[in-house]
This record gives sequence, C-alpha cells and structure tokens, in this order.
Amino acid sequence: MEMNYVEVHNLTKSLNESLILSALSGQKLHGYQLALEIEKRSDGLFKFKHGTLYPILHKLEKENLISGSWKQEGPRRKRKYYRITVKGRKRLKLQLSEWKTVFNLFFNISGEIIK
Amino acid sequence: MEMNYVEVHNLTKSLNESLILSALSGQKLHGYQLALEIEKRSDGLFKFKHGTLYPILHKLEKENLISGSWKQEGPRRKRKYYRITVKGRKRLKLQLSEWKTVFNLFFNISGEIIK
DNA sequence: TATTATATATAGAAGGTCTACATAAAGAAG
DNA sequence: CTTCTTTATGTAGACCTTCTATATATAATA
Repeated sequence: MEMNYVEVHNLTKSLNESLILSALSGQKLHGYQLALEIEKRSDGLFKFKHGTLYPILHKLEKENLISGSWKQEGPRRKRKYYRITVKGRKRLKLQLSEWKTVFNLFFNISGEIIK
Repeated sequence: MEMNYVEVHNLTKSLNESLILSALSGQKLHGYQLALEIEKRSDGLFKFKHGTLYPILHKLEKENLISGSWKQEGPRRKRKYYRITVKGRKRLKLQLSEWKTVFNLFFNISGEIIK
C-alpha cells in the first residue's frame, strides 16, 4: 500500500490533522471548542496548545480540508466555526487507513523482535 | 495511565527511538545495518536517512540506552556496533506499552466520530 | 470592580528531520 | 589497475513544526 499522505517523518503533524478532521467530521466547532473536545475525548492525552492549534486550522483551511466562517454571537462576541469539506473527509479516510498500516507495521516489527 | 516517555508533541522522534531499540533488542548491529534492517522489516515504510540516524544513535548512547563499540574488521575497515543496555530495554518496554495506549486512544476517538 | 474563563492570533525560541557535503574503504566491472 | 558503485560514518545548515510568550478583547463570576 502506498503511503501518500501520512508522513512518517512528521507523525505529530499528521496526528494533529487527523484529530482535527475527526472531531469536525460529526459537527461544526470553533477552535477553542475543538481543543477542549479532543482533550476530553482523549482523557487529556491529546492536547492542543492554542499557539499550535490556530496556525494548523489556518493551514487546513488554506488547503480546503476545512472551511471556517465567523459567526456573530451575542452583541459583540465573534467565533469562527469550522466544518470539514468533502476534500477533508476524503483526506481523513485516507489518513485513517494509512495510520492503521503504520501502527500494525510498527507493532509487527517491534513485537517480532521483542516478543 | 501516565505518559512518561512517548511525547505526543514529537511522535516521530519517539517512533525512531523505539524502532532502533527494538531492532537492537535481539542483536548487535552497526548503524548502516540497522537502517537496512528496519527498512527491510517494514517493507520500506520506515526508513532512516543517515543524516538522521547517526545523530540519534549518538544521543541514545549519551543517554545510556544503547552502547557502541568500534570493531576492527579487516585490516583497515572499522564499524561501530551497538547493543541495547538494560536501561534501554526498560525504556523500550515502557515505550511499547505507551504506544499501545496512544494508538488505541487515537482509533477510539477517531472511530467514535467517523464510525 | 476585579478577576477568571472564553476566544483568537502572531512572533520568535527550541528541537527534530532533511538535504547536502565530506571522508574513506571494499568490491565489482572493464 | 582504474573507475564506479556500494558500504560506512559523520557534520553543517536549511527547513518545518511545535512550544512559549505576548497581545487583544469579550463574557461571566465574585
């Protein structure tokens, strides 16, 4: 199987993108919510520093994997809500199958030796 | 479970270290061999550029997770063979269990949403 | 009214892998 | 034997990503 997207030389980046796309695949969320949601779902293991999160969101938006829109909430408060795009769903599906290959292979070769 | 070692903010580094410790847990290998071995075992998915490999080996040696010794081979050829230390075996065992937690959690939370 | 939580964003430091460069010996090809 | 390829180890600097720190502003709570 070809690894077209999960870049083994930067797994964290891939993981972060997958986590965000996953979280958005069922619902629209704004950045702050997204971070809380992922942290909660992962029991605190996967956390986003906001200095990491927002640049990633901007990048994903530029790549058309998610799309964001500002919503006026209350008289002054604005929040930017993101939804996953069709392209984003395809990417996520691809990523998840590739992650499976990576994980299986990793445990295969390390288990093989360590037993 | 506490994640003491696998750093989610740098998974590639952790993976690389685990791969190296795994490969050395059954046999002594020198750097060049190590890279070929891991590449072969992973069907070409996990590769080390030598500009990446050697610095990691030096770092692992400094941390006493592996120990290296030069061997004279032939009249002039020298190779540096590495073996895993007791500390290295402990680290590897810890890492593997932590990797399992990370992977399970990841598929859990992404599967939960994506179905 | 002051403090905390919510909410988004960027600049620069830190740290890791990558490419490219450097060196040298062994083996194969011709 | 001479040239090219493979084996073998290593470092310097570019590049990229996350992290920390700083900045700004509103809403909620005490």
